[in-house]
Amino acid sequence: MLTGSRKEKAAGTEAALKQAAREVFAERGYLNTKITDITAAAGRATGSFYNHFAGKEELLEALLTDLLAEADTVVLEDAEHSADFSDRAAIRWHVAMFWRFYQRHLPEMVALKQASMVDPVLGRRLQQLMADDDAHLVEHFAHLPTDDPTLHISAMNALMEGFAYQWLVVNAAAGRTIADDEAIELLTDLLHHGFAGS
Amino acid sequence: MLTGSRKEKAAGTEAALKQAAREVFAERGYLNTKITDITAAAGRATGSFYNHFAGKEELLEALLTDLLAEADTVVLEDAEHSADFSDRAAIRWHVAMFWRFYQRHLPEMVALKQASMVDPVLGRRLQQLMADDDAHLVEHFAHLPTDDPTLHISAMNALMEGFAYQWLVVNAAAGRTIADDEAIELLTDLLHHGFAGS
DNA sequence: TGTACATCAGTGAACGCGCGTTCACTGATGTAC
DNA sequence: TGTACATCAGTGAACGCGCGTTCACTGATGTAC
Repeated sequence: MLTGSRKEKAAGTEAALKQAAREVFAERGYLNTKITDITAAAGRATGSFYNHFAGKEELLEALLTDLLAEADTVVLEDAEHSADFSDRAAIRWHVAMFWRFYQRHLPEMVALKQASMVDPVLGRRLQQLMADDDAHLVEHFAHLPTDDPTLHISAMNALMEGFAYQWLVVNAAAGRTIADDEAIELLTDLLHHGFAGS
Repeated sequence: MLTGSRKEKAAGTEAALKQAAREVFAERGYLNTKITDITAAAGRATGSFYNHFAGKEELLEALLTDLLAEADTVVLEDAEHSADFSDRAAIRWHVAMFWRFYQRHLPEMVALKQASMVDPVLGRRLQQLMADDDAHLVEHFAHLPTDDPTLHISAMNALMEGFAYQWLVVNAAAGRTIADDEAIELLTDLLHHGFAGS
């Protein structure tokens, strides 16, 4: 081929580094991961890393970009859901979406959580991204007796994220698992009745 | 005085280091804190630190010990509360206890969270401590229609901890605050109705 | 009570390890003519 | 098509910074007699 062979090689290495990073992030966490851990897992030399990323954080940003792109497409193609949170099915749909997304992107979720605890700048950027998402949720509370939906959204996020982290990361690492349906049903019940009665 | 002057001086320095650590942990987090940050905040020389602690983690363990001691006394002296979680007041009491404890020990809470994300050994120890606490909560669910209280306890912890972290740490750092009563009422309502309807 | 010595808390400069980052080099791919 | 040169992805040893940790020293407190 005329052009592409070199670019393809570079793209392949970059993809390998990202995939290796996901694996090693999942294994020992973002903060405990050294550059050489990533390159070793990717089967490349140390110096190769810097042909593609300025540092570990820039690689994380690249993973975040991929994440957001996927999140957008997922939400769009699966958008036929009720927007009324007094409807149990509407809540369940959101919970299930979150749960499966968290599962699918466990390495990124853990990495972003760790990174944002240490880097205030990244932390604020993520907060901003979440705030945009939350804005879409406000209308879901139109049929519910609440004066400030943002507080409920904040509680909903805290519950889902904390529960997912506890079971998919902490407990899973100790061999304690939970069935997906059980988790989704529990969270749905809690939020459905909790919101309705407030 | 005969003896004590030297011991008192040492005890004073140790206390100063612990207090300085709390301040600087709250300010920039546990993982971002260097030993010299702590000694500088305490107004001592660098080397003095190692007269009292083998390292940053051992200092954190000392703070944890203090924390657990206080937690025990608080629970004991304030123990006249209903153990029935179908009673709204019983839930509110637990939520309020947690909320205020988290506020009072913000530096330790943040430090322990950060440290346990990076150090699996400490993480498991904390899980064990929490499990002991959770055992006391199981009986609270006797009057509620639930087959597995531990799941509900896990969800309750995820919600309270996540919500407290979001508002008392993340949002507070950005100048967004929440009134204590508002937080406690919201969490109580959510759990009260959420548990009752499950 | 006084003197000589021992012990200890505190000091801060210096050391050294770990790891992020660089850079001269290699071999392969692309380009010019 | 062939040759000479340019460009680029990849390599890994070496460099150097940051920070945890040490250690010889000081001055003060405790002990022995």
